[in-house]
Amino acid sequence: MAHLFEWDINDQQMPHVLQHDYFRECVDGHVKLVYPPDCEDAKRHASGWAMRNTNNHNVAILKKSCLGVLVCSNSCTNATGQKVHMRPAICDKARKKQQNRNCPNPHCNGRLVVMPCRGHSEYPVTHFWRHTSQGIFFQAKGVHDHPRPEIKVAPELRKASKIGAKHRTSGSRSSSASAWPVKEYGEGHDREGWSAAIARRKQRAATIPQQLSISADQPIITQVTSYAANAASQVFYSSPEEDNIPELQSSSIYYSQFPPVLKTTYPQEPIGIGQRISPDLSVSSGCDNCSCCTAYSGSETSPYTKAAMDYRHHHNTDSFTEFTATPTYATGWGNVIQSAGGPSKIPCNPYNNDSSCTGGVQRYGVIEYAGPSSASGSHHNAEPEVYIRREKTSEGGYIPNAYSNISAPSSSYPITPSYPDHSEQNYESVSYGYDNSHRNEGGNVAVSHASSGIPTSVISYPYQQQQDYYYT
DNA sequence: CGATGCGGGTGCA
DNA sequence: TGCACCCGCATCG
Repeated sequence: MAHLFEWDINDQQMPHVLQHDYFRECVDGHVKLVYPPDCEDAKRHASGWAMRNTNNHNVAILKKSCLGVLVCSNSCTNATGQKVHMRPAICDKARKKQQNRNCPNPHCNGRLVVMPCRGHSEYPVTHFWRHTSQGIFFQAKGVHDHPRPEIKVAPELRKASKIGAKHRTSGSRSSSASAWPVKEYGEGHDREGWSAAIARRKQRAATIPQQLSISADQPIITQVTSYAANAASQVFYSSPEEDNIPELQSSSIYYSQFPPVLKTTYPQEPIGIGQRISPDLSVSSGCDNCSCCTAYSGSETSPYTKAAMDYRHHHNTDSFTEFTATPTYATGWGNVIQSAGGPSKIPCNPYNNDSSCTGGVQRYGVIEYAGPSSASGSHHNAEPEVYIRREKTSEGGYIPNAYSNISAPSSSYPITPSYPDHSEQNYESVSYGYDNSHRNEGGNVAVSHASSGIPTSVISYPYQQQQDYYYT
Protein backbone atom coordinates (compact mmCIF):
# COMPACT_ATOMS: atom_id res chain seq x y z
CA MET A 1 0.00 0.00 0.00
CA ALA A 2 1.23 3.37 -0.77
CA HIS A 3 1.67 5.67 2.10
CA LEU A 4 0.30 9.08 2.28
CA PHE A 5 3.62 10.71 2.17
CA GLU A 6 5.08 9.02 -0.78
CA TRP A 7 5.37 12.17 -2.67
CA ASP A 8 7.46 15.19 -2.49
CA ILE A 9 6.74 18.57 -3.85
CA ASN A 10 9.77 18.24 -6.06
CA ASP A 11 8.75 14.99 -7.64
CA GLN A 12 8.67 14.91 -11.37
CA GLN A 13 5.21 13.46 -11.29
CA MET A 14 2.70 14.02 -8.60
CA PRO A 15 0.56 11.10 -7.52
CA HIS A 16 -2.98 10.43 -8.43
CA VAL A 17 -5.21 11.79 -5.74
CA LEU A 18 -8.39 10.10 -4.72
CA GLN A 19 -9.30 12.31 -1.86
CA HIS A 20 -8.39 15.81 -0.99
CA ASP A 21 -7.72 17.47 2.27
CA TYR A 22 -9.89 20.18 3.60
CA PHE A 23 -8.10 23.45 3.77
CA ARG A 24 -6.00 24.19 6.80
CA GLU A 25 -4.82 27.68 7.24
CA CYS A 26 -2.49 27.31 10.16
CA VAL A 27 -0.43 24.35 9.21
CA ASP A 28 2.60 23.79 11.32
CA GLY A 29 5.19 21.09 11.16
CA HIS A 30 6.32 18.94 8.31
CA VAL A 31 3.10 18.58 6.48
CA LYS A 32 1.93 17.51 3.10
CA LEU A 33 -1.57 18.17 1.96
CA VAL A 34 -3.47 18.02 -1.26
CA TYR A 35 -6.29 20.42 -1.78
CA PRO A 36 -8.98 20.34 -4.40
CA PRO A 37 -8.04 22.24 -7.52
CA ASP A 38 -10.88 24.64 -6.96
CA CYS A 39 -10.15 25.36 -3.34
CA GLU A 40 -10.11 29.12 -3.19
CA ASP A 41 -7.98 29.33 -0.09
CA ALA A 42 -5.46 27.01 -1.58
CA LYS A 43 -5.48 28.89 -4.82
CA ARG A 44 -4.63 32.00 -2.88
CA HIS A 45 -1.92 30.12 -1.07
CA ALA A 46 -3.42 31.47 2.09
CA SER A 47 -1.74 30.94 5.40
CA GLY A 48 -2.25 31.95 8.97
CA TRP A 49 1.45 32.50 9.15
CA ALA A 50 3.05 35.47 7.55
CA MET A 51 4.60 33.89 4.52
CA ARG A 52 6.47 35.74 1.88
CA ASN A 53 7.36 34.70 -1.56
CA THR A 54 10.80 33.26 -1.99
CA ASN A 55 12.46 32.86 -5.30
CA ASN A 56 13.39 29.27 -5.80
CA HIS A 57 13.91 29.69 -9.54
CA ASN A 58 11.28 27.12 -10.21
CA VAL A 59 8.19 28.25 -11.99
CA ALA A 60 6.39 25.04 -11.19
CA ILE A 61 6.64 25.35 -7.46
CA LEU A 62 5.80 28.40 -5.49
CA LYS A 63 7.94 28.71 -2.42
CA LYS A 64 7.27 30.89 0.57
CA SER A 65 9.17 31.45 3.75
CA CYS A 66 7.93 32.55 7.13
CA LEU A 67 8.50 36.07 8.34
CA GLY A 68 7.97 35.30 11.97
CA VAL A 69 5.91 37.52 14.17
CA LEU A 70 5.98 41.05 15.46
CA VAL A 71 6.46 41.23 19.19
CA CYS A 72 6.99 43.91 21.77
CA SER A 73 10.60 44.74 22.52
CA ASN A 74 9.69 44.86 26.18
CA SER A 75 7.84 41.62 25.95
CA CYS A 76 5.05 43.31 27.79
CA THR A 77 2.01 41.57 29.05
CA ASN A 78 -1.49 42.82 29.35
CA ALA A 79 -3.84 42.27 32.23
CA THR A 80 -4.69 38.79 31.16
CA GLY A 81 -1.16 37.73 30.52
CA GLN A 82 -1.31 38.02 26.80
CA LYS A 83 1.47 39.29 24.67
CA VAL A 84 1.81 41.09 21.44
CA HIS A 85 1.93 38.82 18.45
CA MET A 86 1.18 40.98 15.49
CA ARG A 87 1.24 39.87 11.95
CA PRO A 88 4.23 41.13 10.04
CA ALA A 89 3.58 42.82 6.75
CA ILE A 90 4.62 40.76 3.80
CA CYS A 91 5.95 43.75 1.96
CA ASP A 92 9.49 44.51 3.10
CA LYS A 93 8.91 48.21 3.10
CA ALA A 94 5.75 47.98 5.11
CA ARG A 95 7.37 45.62 7.54
CA LYS A 96 10.21 48.01 8.16
CA LYS A 97 7.71 50.67 8.95
CA GLN A 98 5.95 48.38 11.36
CA GLN A 99 9.09 47.98 13.33
CA ASN A 100 9.22 51.66 13.93
CA ARG A 101 5.97 51.67 15.73
CA ASN A 102 5.07 51.65 19.33
CA CYS A 103 3.92 48.62 21.15
CA PRO A 104 0.14 48.55 20.91
CA ASN A 105 -0.02 48.33 24.64
CA PRO A 106 -0.74 51.90 25.74
CA HIS A 107 0.97 51.20 29.02
CA CYS A 108 4.14 49.99 27.43
CA ASN A 109 6.91 52.03 25.92
CA GLY A 110 8.26 49.16 23.93
CA ARG A 111 8.54 48.94 20.20
CA LEU A 112 7.49 46.37 17.76
CA VAL A 113 10.27 44.11 16.71
CA VAL A 114 10.33 41.14 14.46
CA MET A 115 10.79 37.75 15.99
CA PRO A 116 12.11 35.88 12.98
CA CYS A 117 11.20 32.34 12.25
CA ARG A 118 13.94 29.79 12.57
CA GLY A 119 11.84 26.73 12.54
CA HIS A 120 13.58 24.87 9.81
CA SER A 121 17.16 24.13 10.68
CA GLU A 122 17.61 27.64 11.93
CA TYR A 123 16.04 28.99 8.78
CA PRO A 124 12.49 30.09 8.32
CA VAL A 125 9.78 27.56 7.83
CA THR A 126 9.02 27.16 4.16
CA HIS A 127 5.81 26.41 2.34
CA PHE A 128 5.63 25.00 -1.13
CA TRP A 129 2.68 25.10 -3.46
CA ARG A 130 2.29 23.20 -6.64
CA HIS A 131 -0.72 23.16 -8.88
CA THR A 132 -1.56 20.12 -10.92
CA SER A 133 -4.68 18.78 -12.48
CA GLN A 134 -4.95 16.52 -9.48
CA GLY A 135 -5.13 19.29 -7.01
CA ILE A 136 -3.06 21.80 -5.22
CA PHE A 137 -0.18 20.16 -3.49
CA PHE A 138 1.07 21.79 -0.38
CA GLN A 139 4.18 20.94 1.55
CA ALA A 140 5.48 22.63 4.65
CA LYS A 141 8.96 22.20 6.00
CA GLY A 142 9.86 23.12 9.52
CA VAL A 143 8.12 23.84 12.75
CA HIS A 144 7.47 27.42 13.68
CA ASP A 145 9.47 28.39 16.72
CA HIS A 146 7.51 31.51 17.48
CA PRO A 147 3.97 32.44 18.34
CA ARG A 148 1.49 32.45 15.61
CA PRO A 149 0.72 35.93 14.39
CA GLU A 150 -2.69 37.30 14.90
CA ILE A 151 -5.36 36.45 12.47
CA LYS A 152 -6.06 38.20 9.28
CA VAL A 153 -9.28 40.09 9.34
CA ALA A 154 -11.51 41.56 6.75
CA PRO A 155 -11.25 44.96 5.12
CA GLU A 156 -14.09 46.36 7.18
CA LEU A 157 -12.12 45.69 10.28
CA ARG A 158 -9.10 47.23 8.77
CA LYS A 159 -10.94 50.46 8.39
CA ALA A 160 -12.23 50.26 11.90
CA SER A 161 -8.76 49.55 13.13
CA LYS A 162 -7.37 52.54 11.35
CA ILE A 163 -9.98 54.76 12.83
CA GLY A 164 -9.21 53.51 16.29
CA ALA A 165 -5.53 53.94 15.76
CA LYS A 166 -5.97 57.47 14.53
CA HIS A 167 -7.58 58.40 17.74
CA ARG A 168 -4.68 57.10 19.59
CA THR A 169 -2.15 59.15 17.77
CA SER A 170 -3.80 62.36 18.72
CA GLY A 171 -2.93 62.01 22.34
CA SER A 172 -0.29 60.50 24.48
CA ARG A 173 0.63 56.89 24.38
CA SER A 174 -1.28 56.29 27.50
CA SER A 175 -4.56 57.06 25.92
CA SER A 176 -7.60 55.08 26.78
CA ALA A 177 -7.14 51.39 26.92
CA SER A 178 -10.15 50.97 24.75
CA ALA A 179 -8.12 52.23 21.86
CA TRP A 180 -5.88 49.28 22.31
CA PRO A 181 -7.16 46.78 19.86
CA VAL A 182 -8.06 43.70 21.74
CA LYS A 183 -7.28 41.51 18.82
CA GLU A 184 -3.67 42.38 19.02
CA TYR A 185 -3.65 40.48 22.22
CA GLY A 186 -5.57 37.49 21.16
CA GLU A 187 -5.25 34.42 23.21
CA GLY A 188 -3.28 32.57 20.71
CA HIS A 189 -0.29 32.20 22.85
CA ASP A 190 0.08 31.77 26.46
CA ARG A 191 2.42 33.48 28.75
CA GLU A 192 4.46 30.50 29.67
CA GLY A 193 4.98 29.14 26.24
CA TRP A 194 5.64 32.56 25.01
CA SER A 195 8.19 33.39 27.57
CA ALA A 196 9.80 30.08 27.11
CA ALA A 197 10.18 30.71 23.43
CA ILE A 198 11.77 34.04 24.02
CA ALA A 199 13.95 32.76 26.80
CA ARG A 200 15.28 30.07 24.56
CA ARG A 201 16.05 32.59 21.96
CA LYS A 202 17.94 34.68 24.43
CA GLN A 203 19.83 31.67 25.55
CA ARG A 204 20.87 31.13 22.03
CA ALA A 205 22.03 34.71 21.92
CA ALA A 206 19.59 35.33 19.20
CA THR A 207 19.46 39.01 18.82
CA ILE A 208 16.18 40.41 17.89
CA PRO A 209 16.84 43.54 15.93
CA GLN A 210 15.92 46.42 18.09
CA GLN A 211 14.99 49.23 15.84
CA LEU A 212 13.94 51.65 18.44
CA SER A 213 14.13 54.83 16.54
CA ILE A 214 10.80 56.25 15.83
CA SER A 215 9.90 59.57 14.44
CA ALA A 216 6.44 60.05 15.73
CA ASP A 217 3.72 58.27 17.51
CA GLN A 218 2.60 56.16 14.64
CA PRO A 219 -0.79 54.64 14.58
CA ILE A 220 -0.82 51.02 15.37
CA ILE A 221 -2.69 49.36 12.64
CA THR A 222 -3.23 45.75 12.94
CA GLN A 223 -2.18 44.06 9.82
CA VAL A 224 -5.28 43.09 8.02
CA THR A 225 -6.18 41.88 4.65
CA SER A 226 -9.09 40.72 2.70
CA TYR A 227 -9.91 37.34 3.92
CA ALA A 228 -13.32 36.18 3.01
CA ALA A 229 -14.36 37.04 -0.45
CA ASN A 230 -17.70 35.39 -0.40
CA ALA A 231 -19.93 33.35 1.75
CA ALA A 232 -18.65 30.12 0.39
CA SER A 233 -15.18 30.76 1.63
CA GLN A 234 -15.93 32.54 4.80
CA VAL A 235 -14.06 31.37 7.74
CA PHE A 236 -14.85 31.03 11.32
CA TYR A 237 -12.50 30.22 14.03
CA SER A 238 -13.18 27.36 16.24
CA SER A 239 -10.45 28.50 18.51
CA PRO A 240 -11.22 30.53 21.58
CA GLU A 241 -8.38 32.69 20.42
CA GLU A 242 -10.57 35.04 18.57
CA ASP A 243 -13.70 34.71 20.56
CA ASN A 244 -12.93 37.70 22.66
CA ILE A 245 -12.57 40.04 19.78
CA PRO A 246 -15.43 42.46 19.91
CA GLU A 247 -14.92 43.58 16.38
CA LEU A 248 -15.24 40.09 15.14
CA GLN A 249 -18.19 39.26 17.25
CA SER A 250 -20.03 42.20 15.89
CA SER A 251 -19.01 41.60 12.36
CA SER A 252 -21.41 39.90 10.10
CA ILE A 253 -18.64 38.43 8.11
CA TYR A 254 -17.49 36.28 10.91
CA TYR A 255 -19.23 33.32 12.28
CA SER A 256 -18.12 34.11 15.72
CA GLN A 257 -21.36 32.83 17.08
CA PHE A 258 -19.97 29.43 16.45
CA PRO A 259 -18.55 28.14 19.63
CA PRO A 260 -15.19 26.52 19.69
CA VAL A 261 -14.96 22.90 18.95
CA LEU A 262 -13.57 21.61 22.13
CA LYS A 263 -13.46 18.04 21.31
CA THR A 264 -11.32 17.68 18.34
CA THR A 265 -8.56 15.59 17.08
CA TYR A 266 -6.23 18.43 16.63
CA PRO A 267 -6.62 21.85 15.35
CA GLN A 268 -8.41 24.61 17.01
CA GLU A 269 -7.98 26.25 13.74
CA PRO A 270 -9.93 28.09 11.16
CA ILE A 271 -12.33 25.96 9.31
CA GLY A 272 -13.84 27.10 6.13
CA ILE A 273 -17.55 27.15 6.25
CA GLY A 274 -19.06 26.12 3.05
CA GLN A 275 -15.99 24.26 2.04
CA ARG A 276 -16.66 20.68 1.46
CA ILE A 277 -14.08 18.53 2.87
CA SER A 278 -14.10 16.10 0.07
CA PRO A 279 -15.93 17.74 -2.72
CA ASP A 280 -15.49 15.01 -5.20
CA LEU A 281 -15.35 11.90 -3.18
CA SER A 282 -16.96 9.88 -0.59
CA VAL A 283 -19.86 11.98 0.44
CA SER A 284 -22.59 10.06 -1.17
CA SER A 285 -25.30 12.14 0.24
CA GLY A 286 -25.76 15.16 2.31
CA CYS A 287 -26.47 14.96 5.92
CA ASP A 288 -29.90 13.57 6.45
CA ASN A 289 -30.55 15.88 9.32
CA CYS A 290 -31.33 12.97 11.48
CA SER A 291 -33.30 13.68 14.56
CA CYS A 292 -30.86 12.10 16.93
CA CYS A 293 -28.16 14.42 15.78
CA THR A 294 -30.24 17.51 15.67
CA ALA A 295 -31.40 16.71 19.13
CA TYR A 296 -28.03 17.75 20.29
CA SER A 297 -28.20 21.08 18.67
CA GLY A 298 -28.32 23.79 21.16
CA SER A 299 -28.68 21.42 24.00
CA GLU A 300 -26.66 21.92 27.05
CA THR A 301 -24.65 18.92 26.06
CA SER A 302 -23.58 20.54 22.89
CA PRO A 303 -21.88 23.86 22.55
CA TYR A 304 -23.39 24.18 19.15
CA THR A 305 -26.23 26.54 18.77
CA LYS A 306 -29.17 25.39 16.82
CA ALA A 307 -28.32 27.88 14.13
CA ALA A 308 -24.83 26.57 13.98
CA MET A 309 -26.00 23.04 13.64
CA ASP A 310 -28.47 23.99 11.02
CA TYR A 311 -25.69 25.57 9.13
CA ARG A 312 -23.54 22.55 9.50
CA HIS A 313 -26.29 20.31 8.40
CA HIS A 314 -26.96 22.48 5.52
CA HIS A 315 -23.48 22.77 4.34
CA ASN A 316 -22.45 19.36 5.25
CA THR A 317 -19.17 20.47 6.53
CA ASP A 318 -17.42 20.63 9.78
CA SER A 319 -14.22 19.85 11.45
CA PHE A 320 -15.47 16.69 12.98
CA THR A 321 -14.85 14.79 9.86
CA GLU A 322 -11.31 15.09 11.00
CA PHE A 323 -12.12 12.40 13.42
CA THR A 324 -12.59 9.89 10.75
CA ALA A 325 -9.49 10.69 8.92
CA THR A 326 -7.05 10.90 11.69
CA PRO A 327 -3.75 10.78 10.00
CA THR A 328 -1.30 8.09 10.14
CA TYR A 329 2.05 9.26 9.14
CA ALA A 330 5.06 9.28 11.31
CA THR A 331 3.24 9.83 14.49
CA GLY A 332 2.90 6.56 16.15
CA TRP A 333 -0.57 7.45 17.11
CA GLY A 334 -1.83 4.02 16.71
CA ASN A 335 -2.22 1.30 14.27
CA VAL A 336 -2.79 2.34 10.78
CA ILE A 337 -5.89 0.84 9.47
CA GLN A 338 -7.11 0.99 6.02
CA SER A 339 -10.76 0.85 5.57
CA ALA A 340 -11.41 0.09 2.00
CA GLY A 341 -14.84 0.46 0.67
CA GLY A 342 -17.11 1.81 3.23
CA PRO A 343 -19.39 3.34 3.82
CA SER A 344 -18.37 4.91 7.00
CA LYS A 345 -20.64 7.12 8.91
CA ILE A 346 -19.89 10.54 10.06
CA PRO A 347 -22.37 11.83 12.55
CA CYS A 348 -23.97 15.11 11.86
CA ASN A 349 -23.14 16.29 15.27
CA PRO A 350 -19.81 15.46 16.79
CA TYR A 351 -21.29 15.61 20.21
CA ASN A 352 -23.79 12.98 19.48
CA ASN A 353 -22.95 9.93 21.48
CA ASP A 354 -26.01 8.08 20.48
CA SER A 355 -24.66 4.82 19.18
CA SER A 356 -27.98 3.90 17.72
CA CYS A 357 -28.06 6.90 15.50
CA THR A 358 -28.18 5.97 11.89
CA GLY A 359 -27.92 9.45 10.55
CA GLY A 360 -24.94 11.26 9.37
CA VAL A 361 -22.96 11.71 6.29
CA GLN A 362 -22.07 8.75 4.27
CA ARG A 363 -18.62 8.50 2.98
CA TYR A 364 -17.23 5.99 0.64
CA GLY A 365 -13.83 5.28 -0.57
CA VAL A 366 -10.57 4.45 0.97
CA ILE A 367 -10.06 6.14 4.21
CA GLU A 368 -7.23 5.61 6.53
CA TYR A 369 -7.60 5.70 10.21
CA ALA A 370 -5.30 5.88 13.11
CA GLY A 371 -6.68 3.76 15.79
CA PRO A 372 -7.77 0.30 16.55
CA SER A 373 -9.59 -1.72 14.03
CA SER A 374 -12.79 -1.38 15.88
CA ALA A 375 -12.79 2.22 15.00
CA SER A 376 -13.03 1.69 11.34
CA GLY A 377 -15.91 -0.65 11.23
CA SER A 378 -18.10 0.63 13.91
CA HIS A 379 -21.00 2.82 13.62
CA HIS A 380 -19.98 6.38 14.10
CA ASN A 381 -16.44 5.44 13.60
CA ALA A 382 -15.60 9.02 13.91
CA GLU A 383 -13.77 8.43 17.10
CA PRO A 384 -10.51 6.65 16.91
CA GLU A 385 -9.16 5.82 20.28
CA VAL A 386 -6.18 7.95 19.78
CA TYR A 387 -6.83 11.58 19.97
CA ILE A 388 -4.55 14.40 19.40
CA ARG A 389 -5.11 17.12 21.78
CA ARG A 390 -3.84 20.53 21.25
CA GLU A 391 -2.18 21.54 24.40
CA LYS A 392 -3.66 24.33 26.25
CA THR A 393 -2.29 26.54 28.92
CA SER A 394 -3.80 27.49 32.18
CA GLU A 395 -4.51 30.84 30.71
CA GLY A 396 -6.57 29.55 27.92
CA GLY A 397 -4.11 29.97 25.14
CA TYR A 398 -3.05 27.34 22.76
CA ILE A 399 0.51 26.64 22.03
CA PRO A 400 1.09 26.38 18.37
CA ASN A 401 2.46 23.11 17.35
CA ALA A 402 1.92 21.58 20.69
CA TYR A 403 -0.07 18.46 20.49
CA SER A 404 0.00 15.33 22.42
CA ASN A 405 -1.67 12.04 22.39
CA ILE A 406 -4.33 11.23 24.85
CA SER A 407 -6.81 8.51 25.17
CA ALA A 408 -10.21 9.22 23.96
CA PRO A 409 -12.67 10.03 26.65
CA SER A 410 -14.81 7.04 27.29
CA SER A 411 -18.16 8.60 27.20
CA SER A 412 -18.11 12.29 27.46
CA TYR A 413 -16.28 15.07 25.87
CA PRO A 414 -14.61 17.97 27.53
CA ILE A 415 -17.37 20.32 26.78
CA THR A 416 -17.93 23.39 28.73
CA PRO A 417 -21.32 24.83 28.12
CA SER A 418 -20.45 28.19 29.48
CA TYR A 419 -19.42 29.54 26.17
CA PRO A 420 -18.13 32.10 25.47
CA ASP A 421 -16.29 31.99 28.75
CA HIS A 422 -13.42 29.66 28.11
CA SER A 423 -11.79 29.99 31.43
CA GLU A 424 -12.77 26.55 32.54
CA GLN A 425 -11.86 24.72 29.45
CA ASN A 426 -8.53 23.54 30.56
CA TYR A 427 -7.73 20.00 30.00
CA GLU A 428 -5.90 17.99 32.51
CA SER A 429 -2.56 19.40 33.19
CA VAL A 430 0.26 18.52 30.96
CA SER A 431 3.64 19.95 30.57
CA TYR A 432 3.44 23.05 28.58
CA GLY A 433 6.02 25.26 27.18
CA TYR A 434 7.06 25.97 23.76
CA ASP A 435 8.72 22.98 22.39
CA ASN A 436 11.79 23.92 20.52
CA SER A 437 13.43 20.58 20.73
CA HIS A 438 12.96 20.25 17.04
CA ARG A 439 15.07 23.26 16.30
CA ASN A 440 18.10 21.47 15.13
CA GLU A 441 16.41 18.77 13.26
CA GLY A 442 16.96 18.46 9.63
CA GLY A 443 14.53 19.08 6.93
CA ASN A 444 13.03 15.66 6.93
CA VAL A 445 9.98 14.62 8.73
CA ALA A 446 10.82 14.90 12.34
CA VAL A 447 8.09 14.39 14.80
CA SER A 448 8.81 14.57 18.42
CA HIS A 449 6.39 16.10 20.73
CA ALA A 450 4.75 18.04 18.07
CA SER A 451 3.22 17.13 14.85
CA SER A 452 0.47 18.76 13.06
CA GLY A 453 1.01 17.01 9.83
CA ILE A 454 -2.33 15.50 9.48
CA PRO A 455 -3.13 14.69 5.96
CA THR A 456 -6.32 13.06 5.01
CA SER A 457 -5.38 12.67 1.45
CA VAL A 458 -5.65 9.28 0.03
CA ILE A 459 -3.44 8.64 -2.85
CA SER A 460 -3.24 5.75 -5.16
CA TYR A 461 -0.23 4.51 -6.97
CA PRO A 462 1.30 3.96 -9.35
CA TYR A 463 1.51 7.29 -10.88
CA GLN A 464 -0.57 8.02 -13.85
CA GLN A 465 0.62 10.02 -16.69
CA GLN A 466 -0.69 13.43 -16.23
CA GLN A 467 0.08 16.89 -17.25
CA ASP A 468 0.82 19.35 -14.59
CA TYR A 469 -0.29 22.81 -15.17
CA TYR A 470 1.43 25.69 -13.70
CA TYR A 471 0.88 29.28 -13.06
CA THR A 472 0.48 31.34 -16.09
C1' DC B 1 -0.44 51.18 -0.09
C1' DG B 2 0.40 46.58 0.55
C1' DA B 3 -0.26 41.62 -0.88
C1' DT B 4 1.37 38.59 -4.13
C1' DG B 5 4.07 36.52 -7.77
C1' DC B 6 8.05 36.59 -11.00
C1' DG B 7 12.66 36.39 -11.89
C1' DG B 8 17.55 38.31 -12.24
C1' DG B 9 21.29 38.20 -9.41
C1' DT B 10 24.61 37.14 -5.35
C1' DG B 11 26.82 34.42 -1.77
C1' DC B 12 27.55 30.10 0.32
C1' DA B 13 28.05 25.13 0.99
C1' DT C 1 23.48 22.33 -7.79
C1' DG C 2 20.55 23.67 -4.10
C1' DC C 3 19.33 27.07 -0.92
C1' DA C 4 18.62 31.59 1.29
C1' DC C 5 17.95 36.05 0.32
C1' DC C 6 18.08 40.83 -1.85
C1' DC C 7 15.98 43.66 -5.11
C1' DG C 8 13.08 45.60 -8.70
C1' DC C 9 9.07 45.03 -11.50
C1' DA C 10 4.26 44.08 -12.42
C1' DT C 11 -0.48 43.21 -11.16
C1' DC C 12 -4.33 43.59 -8.37
C1' DG C 13 -7.60 45.15 -4.88
